[in-house]
Amino acid sequence: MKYLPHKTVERLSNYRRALLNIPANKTHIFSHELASLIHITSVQVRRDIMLIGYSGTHRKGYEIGKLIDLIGKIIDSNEGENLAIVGFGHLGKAIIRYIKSQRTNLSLLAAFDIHPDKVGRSFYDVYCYHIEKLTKIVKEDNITVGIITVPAENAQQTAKLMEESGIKGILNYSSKPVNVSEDIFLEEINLITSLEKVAYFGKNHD
Amino acid sequence: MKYLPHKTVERLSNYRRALLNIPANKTHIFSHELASLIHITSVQVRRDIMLIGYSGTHRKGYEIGKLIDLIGKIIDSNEGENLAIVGFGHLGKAIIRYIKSQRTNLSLLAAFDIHPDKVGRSFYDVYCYHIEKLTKIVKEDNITVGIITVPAENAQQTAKLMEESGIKGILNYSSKPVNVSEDIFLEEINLITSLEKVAYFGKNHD
DNA sequence: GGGTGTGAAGCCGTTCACAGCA
DNA sequence: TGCTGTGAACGGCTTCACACCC
Repeated sequence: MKYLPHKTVERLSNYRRALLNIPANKTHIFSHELASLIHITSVQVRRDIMLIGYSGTHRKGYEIGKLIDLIGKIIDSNEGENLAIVGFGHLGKAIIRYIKSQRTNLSLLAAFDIHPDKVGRSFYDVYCYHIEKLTKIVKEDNITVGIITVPAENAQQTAKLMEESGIKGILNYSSKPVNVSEDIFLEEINLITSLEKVAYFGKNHD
Repeated sequence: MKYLPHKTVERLSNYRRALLNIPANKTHIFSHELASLIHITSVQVRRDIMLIGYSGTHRKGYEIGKLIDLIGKIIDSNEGENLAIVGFGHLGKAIIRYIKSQRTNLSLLAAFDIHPDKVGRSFYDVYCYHIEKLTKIVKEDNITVGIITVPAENAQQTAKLMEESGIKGILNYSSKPVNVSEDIFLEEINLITSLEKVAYFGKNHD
């Protein structure tokens, strides 16, 4: 299948999370209902659903269970993807809890850190290994996505290590951008950027 | 001044962070240099700088200090903005450390939580008050931006409280979208969304 | 009437291509 | 020559407008 637009993929993720929170006794949902759950328009919902090749039934809307399954197949492959996180500090733990407390097909299999007081501990059943074990575990467990939450000064070497281990996608939460091969999908996220954006648009917001 | 495009504002934030990391003995920077620091094109840098009405000098590029100051004036107002964070857990602390360890004109003045074992503690000089003090402190300290890092089930009431306190912009990191008045600039961020996006685009990435 | 599905139009942001300048 | 500044073209995403269906 051809790649879907970036924005559509993001919304599909949001749709699924919203759908998973709907009580089981409700089986169908209208595009405008789903839209209002995540603050967008119903046309946009219908477009996205059209793009993934699903059809709703007239008068009843979309079948919630089917939609959840289909989105899962698209964004996590059929079998899900395996993740690893490097950096077992506050941000790392926040992300671990975030992942572990929401249903998703993604499996967070391991955490890594370099500090002796973190290595060997667990958080939400995720065990923290020494960083030198990364390559071995990534290969053995078929981990395809890596999350970086280490301090800025260690970000580049962490990314390099992930790249050498064969990871396919990297999410960098450290405060410094990293360079990796073109073959890897890289997403840079900086918490300050969103904050400054809100500060800017909050001023004199119409 | 007219609002700048969303994407430009995000990049301005990134430019400034990159510029602040440049050694003081380097006074000028070319558009292609700045571009490569954050993985974008030089044309885009020049466009953005054009939009904020700054001009570089030929053959020498842009004056780093001036550019930093100008970006600061635009995204944080002249005097900066004051922030508060609600939720003193791992994510809250991660954000506090993030803000406190990077130069920005934003001042994080207070944290809030409802749990007795968190109230009264400090982290990076940010004191955690009981949530019931929020309205009073927001008004007294002229806090304009609020960050939500509470569990999903408390997100909506937190947003409502912020709205009633007169906050202008809200950044919601809880895993559930909130509803607020149209007058408030709201940014919803879900860590799972970025992760699923990387999982999707990491697969078969060209 | 109240929903879905979708071609076409519109909008926004990026990139091209090149003028202008030191 | 090597950079900045920018009109114009392009491309991707969103919205309009409406056909269709129960």
